[in-house]
Amino acid sequence: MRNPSPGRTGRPRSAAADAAILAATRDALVELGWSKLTMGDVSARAGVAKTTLYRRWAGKSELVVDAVAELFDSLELPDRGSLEADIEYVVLRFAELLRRPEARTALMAVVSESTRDEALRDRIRSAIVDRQKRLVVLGRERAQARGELPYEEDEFLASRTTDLIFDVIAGTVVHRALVSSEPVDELWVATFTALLMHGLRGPAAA
Amino acid sequence: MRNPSPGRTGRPRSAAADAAILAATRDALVELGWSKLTMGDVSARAGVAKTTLYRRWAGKSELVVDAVAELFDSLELPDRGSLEADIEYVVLRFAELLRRPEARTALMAVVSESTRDEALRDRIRSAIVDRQKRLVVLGRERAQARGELPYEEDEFLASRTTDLIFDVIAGTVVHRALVSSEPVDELWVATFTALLMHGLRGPAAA
DNA sequence: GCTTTTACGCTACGAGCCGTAGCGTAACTC
DNA sequence: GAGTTACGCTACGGCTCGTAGCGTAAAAGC
Repeated sequence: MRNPSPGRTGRPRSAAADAAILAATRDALVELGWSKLTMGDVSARAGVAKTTLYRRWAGKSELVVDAVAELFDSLELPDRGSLEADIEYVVLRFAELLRRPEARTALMAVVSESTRDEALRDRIRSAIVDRQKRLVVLGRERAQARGELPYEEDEFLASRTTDLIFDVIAGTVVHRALVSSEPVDELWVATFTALLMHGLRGPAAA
Repeated sequence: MRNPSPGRTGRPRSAAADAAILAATRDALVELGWSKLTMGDVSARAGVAKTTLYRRWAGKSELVVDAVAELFDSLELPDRGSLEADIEYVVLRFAELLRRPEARTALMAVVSESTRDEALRDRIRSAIVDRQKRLVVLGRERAQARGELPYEEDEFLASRTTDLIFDVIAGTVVHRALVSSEPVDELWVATFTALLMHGLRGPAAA
């Protein structure tokens, strides 16, 4: 989805077409999965010419990243009163998202494609990863305000910690749900959260 | 890779062909990546007819799972003297494996395919996941013998804990390496291991 | 109004891969 | 030897790819 500079002449791109294409992409992911999804199929579902898709997206990967990114944007982190509750909440929400077939099949596929495509890697980072990292930052700030976690002076160290927490939470949940294919239920979440809480507070105690 | 019952009549399958095909598959993954790898290309590289591939593997996914599983089997866990050192060692080794292009591109791709294919899920589980879980079991037993971790009476709880540790380690490292695409260097590993150590010993301290 | 510019829909195309069928030959068991 | 299974090879219809070409639609500037 390239953004043609908005102060331009000529016929503008149809925003309705964008929405229809992304929705059609998600529908196709649900019905066909990543590997059987084709550009032609999506264009037909969206009621749009195939050439229009190629005018906006370089290929399947880019299209799917944008279609799935909209799903992940729905994640929120209301204040549940404690760090523990906040973590449990976001893990359950994330797992819920990963139960949706379009998210399951697409997420790993685009990550796989991105291993050989730096532009795609950047797109995933800006469209999905970095946007979700905000949840970790928010949860951490709240916990620090509550006195549950220590403030970290060094900004560099703080950002490293944020990245670590993000990778631990997102990575563990994805692995549990998609690789081990075991349920992310409340019991598991409680155990995982307990481990994480001890891990985060451990250094403070030392 | 179907195993025709070994006490059978007729011409046996060529073991050399198997090895050549799996090696050719890994070569093709390095050069082409998952999405551009084709069965025809692999058969040509292996010096084998395309039909032979289809006689042994149902498709690309199954073939690649077997080809990559051999890579993961190379992971070992020598006794480094402490739980901490054992964890750091295996994490670094695992990350090293994930730096290989054939592993990077294939692992996520087959997981993605497996979200719509239960047979493939089982194949991944038995060929890769379950086999690597042995490392966690081994490391845990050693740590318990050293007195670093408590023995868990309940067998059911013990297996839950094993699964959790496995998901945390494998998931976090994969996420760091492939999604965040940040280096898994010694500094990061030390920080991650510290978090994990506190997480594992936390409940014991309580 | 008119021109310019860009987006859109449609058709058609060569190229590549898919997965299978058919057939003759090779290798092993009894 | 006979029976059985694996292999190599060729050929095929069917699908998807990504692009080119062309006429039309919708905006901005005059």
